[in-house]
Parts: sequence; C-alpha cells; structure tokens
Amino acid sequence: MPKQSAALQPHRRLFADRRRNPDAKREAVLHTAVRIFLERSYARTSMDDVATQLNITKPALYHYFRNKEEILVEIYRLGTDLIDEMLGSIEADEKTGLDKVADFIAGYTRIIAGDFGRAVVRLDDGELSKAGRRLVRARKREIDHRLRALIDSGIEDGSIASCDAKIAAFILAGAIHGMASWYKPASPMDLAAIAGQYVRMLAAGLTAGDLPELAGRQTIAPRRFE
Amino acid sequence: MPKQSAALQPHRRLFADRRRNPDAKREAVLHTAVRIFLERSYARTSMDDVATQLNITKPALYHYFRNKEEILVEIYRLGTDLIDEMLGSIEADEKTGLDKVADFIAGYTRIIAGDFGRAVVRLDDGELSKAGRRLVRARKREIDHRLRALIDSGIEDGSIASCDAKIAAFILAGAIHGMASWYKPASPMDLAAIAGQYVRMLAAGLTAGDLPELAGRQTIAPRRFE
Amino acid sequence: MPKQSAALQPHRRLFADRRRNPDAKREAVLHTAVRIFLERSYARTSMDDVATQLNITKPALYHYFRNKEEILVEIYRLGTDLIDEMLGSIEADEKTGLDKVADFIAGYTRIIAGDFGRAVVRLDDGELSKAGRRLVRARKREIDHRLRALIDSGIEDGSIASCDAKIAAFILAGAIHGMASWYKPASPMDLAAIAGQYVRMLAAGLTAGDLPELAGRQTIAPRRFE
Amino acid sequence: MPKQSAALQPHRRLFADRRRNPDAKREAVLHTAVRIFLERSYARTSMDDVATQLNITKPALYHYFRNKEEILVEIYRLGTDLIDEMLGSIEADEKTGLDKVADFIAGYTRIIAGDFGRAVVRLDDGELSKAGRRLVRARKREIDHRLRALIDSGIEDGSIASCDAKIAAFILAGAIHGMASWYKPASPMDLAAIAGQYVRMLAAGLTAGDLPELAGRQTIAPRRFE
DNA sequence: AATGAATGAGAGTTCATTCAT
DNA sequence: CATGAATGAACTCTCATTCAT
Repeated sequence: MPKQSAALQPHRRLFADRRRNPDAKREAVLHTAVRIFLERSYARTSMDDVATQLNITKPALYHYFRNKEEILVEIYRLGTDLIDEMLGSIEADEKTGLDKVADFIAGYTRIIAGDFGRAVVRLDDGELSKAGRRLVRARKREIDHRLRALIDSGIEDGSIASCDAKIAAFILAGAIHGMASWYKPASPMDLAAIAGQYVRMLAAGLTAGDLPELAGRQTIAPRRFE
Repeated sequence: MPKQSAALQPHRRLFADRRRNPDAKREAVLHTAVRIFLERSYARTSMDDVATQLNITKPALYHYFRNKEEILVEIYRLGTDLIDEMLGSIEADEKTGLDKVADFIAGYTRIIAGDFGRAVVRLDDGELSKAGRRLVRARKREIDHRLRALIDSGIEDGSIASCDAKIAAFILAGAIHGMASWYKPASPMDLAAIAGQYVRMLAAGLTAGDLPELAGRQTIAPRRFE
Repeated sequence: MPKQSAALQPHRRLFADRRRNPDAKREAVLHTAVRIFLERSYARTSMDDVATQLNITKPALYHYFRNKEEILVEIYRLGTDLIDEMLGSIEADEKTGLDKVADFIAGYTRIIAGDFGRAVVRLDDGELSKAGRRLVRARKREIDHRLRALIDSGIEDGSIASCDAKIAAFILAGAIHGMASWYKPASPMDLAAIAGQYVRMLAAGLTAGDLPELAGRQTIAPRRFE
Repeated sequence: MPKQSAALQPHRRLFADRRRNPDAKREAVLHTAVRIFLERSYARTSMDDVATQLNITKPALYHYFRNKEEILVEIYRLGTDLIDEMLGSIEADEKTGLDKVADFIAGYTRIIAGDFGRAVVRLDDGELSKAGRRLVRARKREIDHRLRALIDSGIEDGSIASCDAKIAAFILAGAIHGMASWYKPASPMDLAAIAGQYVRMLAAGLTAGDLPELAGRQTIAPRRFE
C-alpha cells in the first residue's frame, strides 16, 4: 500500500461530494494514479491501490475509465500534450535554431520535473496493449522528430555546428530524461539552477563545431569494454 | 511467448547434454534471460518464458538459480562489473580529467550497446526485494560517484570548465543511458560513429565555460510549461 | 477432495447470496475449514479444497482471509477462547482446588469433543509462521499455567496430594488431549459417561497421596526398554 | 535446512566409507530421518533435507528406501517393535494386573522419551498411503488392545477397580503420549522422577474404586462449554 | 553404487475485471 | 451511480521421483 502523502488528500475530498463535476473526478483519478505509478510503477500498482488512495471502491474507478490501460494512456496523453504545446510555442518563435533548442531544453526540463512529464519518460509503455503502445509511441516519435527539426534548423542557420541531428536529439532528450530518475520535487536543488546547467552544457555541445583537443586523438575504443 | 530469434539457439543446444558444463549452463540462462528481460521487461517475463526459450522446464531453472530475483541480480552484477572494470582502467591512466571523461563516454557507450550494459540501465530495480535493491543501487551509486570524481579532477586540472559535477554527471550518464532505449545491435548505424558524436558533443559541453550568446539571455522559463 | 458430508451443506447455501451475511460467511469458512483440517490436516488441505467444499472459488476465500495461515490462526483463537472462558468461570468459583480441577477435566473434555477444541490440540502449529506460532503457543502456555495454578491451589488447601503440579498438569492435559485422536462426535459412547470416567480416574490420581501397594516396590525401570 | 546438531554427526561418517555394511547405512538413514521428522515434521522435511544431513545425495537415499513413505513406515516399525517387546515381557510376568499396568506405564514412559517411541506418537500417520496407514494403525490398535487386556486382567484379579478398560487405556496412553510434546532429552528433569510421578498418579487412578468426595456431586457439565 | 540434472504435478497468492444489488 | 463479492487466469516456487551417466 502506498503511503498517503498529504499532497494526495485534495483528490480524496473530491469524491466525497456526490454531485461534483464528473470530469473533475476523472482528472482527480489521473492525478492520483500518476503519482502512484511513478512511485511504484504501473505494473506494481493495482487498481485497488488507486481506488484506496482515492477513498473509493474499485468498480467506481471503472466508471471513469474502461480499464487500467486507459488510465495509463490518458496520463501519457496529458504528458505529451504539455510537450506538444511547448514545442508549438517554440516553433512559432522567430529565433535561431540554437536559441530554440535552448528554449526546448529549458522547457523540457521543467516539464519533466512535473508528474505527467515524468510519467511520459518513466512509465513503461511496454505494459500497454498493441493499440495503446502504437498510439503512445507515435506521439513520442513525433516529439523526437520535432526536436530533430529544431536542431536541423540550427544547423541550417549556422547557429549549431554540423552534426547528426538524430543523435544530437537523442543526446539532448536522454540527458533530460535522466532527470526523471533522480529529480525529486522536494529536492533542495533549485529547478532553475538545474535547468540552467542543462541548457549551458547541452547548448555548448551543439555550438562547438570541432574540439581541437579531442578531434585529433584516437578517443574511441582504445580498449574494448564489452 | 517471446519469439525465438536465431541468436538464442546456441544456448538451447547446451542443455541437451545432461552432464556437461554446469557453469556454461548457468551462463546460458543469464544470456537468454537478459535478452528476454530487455525485450519484454523482467516483470512480464515468466520463468516459463525463460525455460521454454532454453528448451528446458521451469523447475530446471531452479537448479541454477534460487529464484527469479537471483537471475536479475546476477545480470545486474555482470553489467556493473563491466562498468567497474572500465572505470578502473580509466582511473589508472595518466590523463587530464577531460580526457578521462571522454574515454568514459566512449567506453560507456559501448557497454550500453551490449546486453548486460543495457540491462543495468533499462531493467527496473524496483522489482527487486529490499536486499537486492540495496545491493544494486549501491553499485549504481558508486559508479555515479566515480564519474563525478572524474569530472571533478577535470575541473581541478583546468581541462573542464567549472560546473556542478553532480549535475554534469547526470547529464552525461543520462544522455548515454538514453541509448539503451533506441540502440539496436542490428542497427545500421555504426557504433563507433555514434560513440564519436557522443564524445564530441558531451565533451564540448564540459569544456565551454560560458557561452556568450546564451549567458546574457533570460533563457530559463520565459514561459511556463507545466 | 474431501467427501462432502451432509453436515457441511448448510454452509454451501450461505454463499449463494451475493450480499448477505459477510460475518456469517467468514464463520462458515472457519467451520468448514476446521472440519477438513481435522480430517486431512492443515498441510494436506489446499485452499481449493476448502473453497470447493463451500461451493466457491479459491480467490473468493481471500476475501475473507488474508491467507491460509489466517484461517488456521483464527481457528486456534476460537478454540482457545473456549478454554479461556471455561477457565475463567472455574477460577471464579468458590471451591476446593480438587473440585476446580475436576470441573476443568469435565469442561475440557467437552471442549475437546468439539471441532474447535479438537483443532487446538490436533492441528500442528509448526505449520504456522514464526509470528503465528508465537501467538498460538503463548495462548497454549497460558492455559497450561492456569491449570497448574488450579492444581497448586488444591495442594495448598489440602484437597490434592502434594506433587509436582507441572507434571500433574501434563498428565491431565495429555490424557484429555488424547481424546482428540479417537473421539468421534458420532460415537455411540456417551460423552457424559466418558467425561465421568476421566474425572473419576484423573481426580483419584490427584488425591491419593501415596499408594501403599505401589510405594514399597521398585516400580521404575526394572528392565530397560529403549 | 535443519541445523546439524552434533549428535547427528556419527551417521554422516558412516557414509564416508564406501564398503560399509549396507544395513548399517539403512539404519543410519532412519536415525537421522527420525530426528529431522520429529523436529520439522515428516511433511515439512524434504528428501533433500535428509540427504543433506547425511552428507549424501538424494538418489542415494532411494538406494536404501523405495520412497519417502518407506522411511516413515520403517520408523514406525522400529518404534512399535520397542513397545511390542516391552508388552511381551510384561505379559510374561506373574504379577497382578495393576503391577503389570504400572510396569507398562514406567516402560512406556521411557520408550516415549526415545526418538523412535516419540515418533510413533508424534508423527502424523495421515501422511501415509492407504496401505501404509492401514499397516501402522493396525499395530497401534494392537498395542491399545494389549493395554486394555492388561487393565482387564487387573479388574479381574481385583487389583484394579472396575471401570471401562477402553477409556482407562486411552487415559493412560494419552497421558504418556503427551510427554512426546514436551519432553526434551536434554531436559534437566530426571526421567526416572517423571516416570515415577506418572506411575503413581495414573496407577492411583486405577485403584480408587470410587471417590466419595466426587461421586456425590453433579460434576459433569453444570455449565456448557462448547 | 552413486550422482547431477531434470521433471510433472501442484500449492498459495495476486489481480484486472465483472456481476448482482 | 456505486458497491461488496466473486472469478479466471497467471505466476513463483517446491518436491518426490526418475533418468543418464
């Protein structure tokens, strides 16, 4: 049984009143579920766990969601919506590619710091059915492609050094996704400071066309580690 | 049931002989298990799945491993051993901190491209018992600390720009861990090329003390995405 | 599968109604379980056996009991409760120690003739977990100590001949526990008659300070049987 | 795994030598098995447990015994042989019935204090197959009948008060069987002293024809405890 | 004579999901 | 609308027993 953090209480109250907005209840389920899923993983969380946390019964859950998967898919949708929205707003800007990417890093960092953003990155979409998985992966792929496009635009306008945009995107995304594993909202570390270092370090990697000190050497695999 | 890729066949033959190679069989179990775990996740893989893949029965598995968790722990051990070994060899070198970090990036990339390395990063240690989890997390933490030490040594010898080594380590590790999600051994992309770009881009991020173009701006959170 | 004695039928009907009598159902499980446990032993009785007997499915049992052990512990509790209650009522009486012990013998005999009493004596508490075993054994020990106290009070008031109360208690309890192995409720023998002889014979053993005919002889171990 | 008490070591040594007496080995298995069975129960003891304790492999056990049940049956046989032998020797004596019963009590007490005697009483013959159970129960029944005969002879010669020999036998046997549950060989209590009190108290119960103090009262079931 | 390896059968337990109320 | 109750399917693990060597 997951411990009931004080932060979850508001959602429990929602269900006390019978005639509340059903959409609000649905949302309450999602907010509670995403927290537990993040804490214990989707697979190790039973519908009973979610229901208990919300102070309702299991079949009540099935009133709002057809099945467990639908909850997870909805969480993914909310999370990816945040990212889509951010991307849309960045794409609309009149900036250099590098600046756009920098904005993406900053924005993505903040999204990942939130529950739904973290869920997109941390929850295992392998738990989904074929249909659900296709849907979720399509959205993830789309995000990846839009990030690549941002990088490509930077290469074109010269603000970013020539490189394989696909791998660059993986590096950027991967670095930020890592946050989902260690960042705790209650962390003493200031989110802005973290995001700052992410932007600085990753953006620098994009601008540096070539690194004389490194380029000359035989860096790769002087020994084998496999 | 997982599909039987041709690559798994050799292990199946091992078990035909009743007597020979008990150690080889244990290893064969690990090689088969890690593949299936990576494909379907540890939780969604049943002991029957592993046994079937090896052409033996479920209880036979319990000859070689006390329980399912022991298989997972052993996989983690093999994976982290690879990383430890690499770190040890890098630490013994007489190089600048930056060069050491560059070597780490290259080596880590290659390890993550292998099954056991990928397993360390991708398999969910939340499935482990308390004892197992403590063990595995201790090893992961140790790796993280050794990477930070590498970065710190670079800051001290001036080869790396001053920064928060903790976050820098997260960025490096995160970027490489990301590979575990998309890299496929059969991928047409050349591993050396990938590793090369990882080294170039991430190392560049470490050397660039400040980026005039970015430093002056209000990069962080001009809008809110949460 | 245990044979379905007619006596078990009533409990089967209880579970036909979906909603009613949740407490009654829990009790019905206990009554059915104790019978099967006594017939086949706890270990050789599967949850499926119990469920089948009640005309429900195995998981339904888990609605009423957390696990198999909880059923056993509950049976022990009900059984020892009967004994505790009897002891309490005897202790409250104003009688000689001998009379109290005689009442105990009579009462204990009747309790052991019942299912839950027999269960306390016959079911193997070695099947329990450490925690469960500690609990059950503590209750058994307490009963033993209260019986010893009864005997000691008889020795003090002179109604019982001086002896080692500990061993006397073992003899009394052992003799009665033996009943659990041979007494069948459907037995033609009258329970009152049985209890009568138990009281007469065991109480006589307590009053007879010394037996001239036996005291003079070398009764013990004239030969060795080991 | 059962702890290896020092006392078990001798049997382990037996198997070190290859050409020892096979009968001696068979016996060694029985001596080891009975101890473990008494400690953990027959059902909770695996063939591996027995083999490990003897420092041999499981199939080696199957060399000496056809199956697990045969070990148990053999243990029962050895135990009941002890009792049969004692009964034979007592029956051959020229004594009053009471004296014979007193000798039985003393002798039985000592047998129950030993491993094989304790096994007859404590091990659950319900674990046996139908055939084995029939065999073992027949022997137990025979012992019971011979004890009844002893009592009956005492009633006839006037040394024992008139009573239901069947129940008297149950009381005697039950009281002594109880020992199997609490008597520990290492116990500080002197076995002779224990046997002495058993004889005194139980024999007294047999001689006392009627107890005026108890006979007059309504001892039985003034209250109901069921 | 003795072993390491393997197996078939079965146990307890969990859980997403669905009735019947 | 909401609930207590129930289920089927699955999974991990155990063990007496038997091959093949």
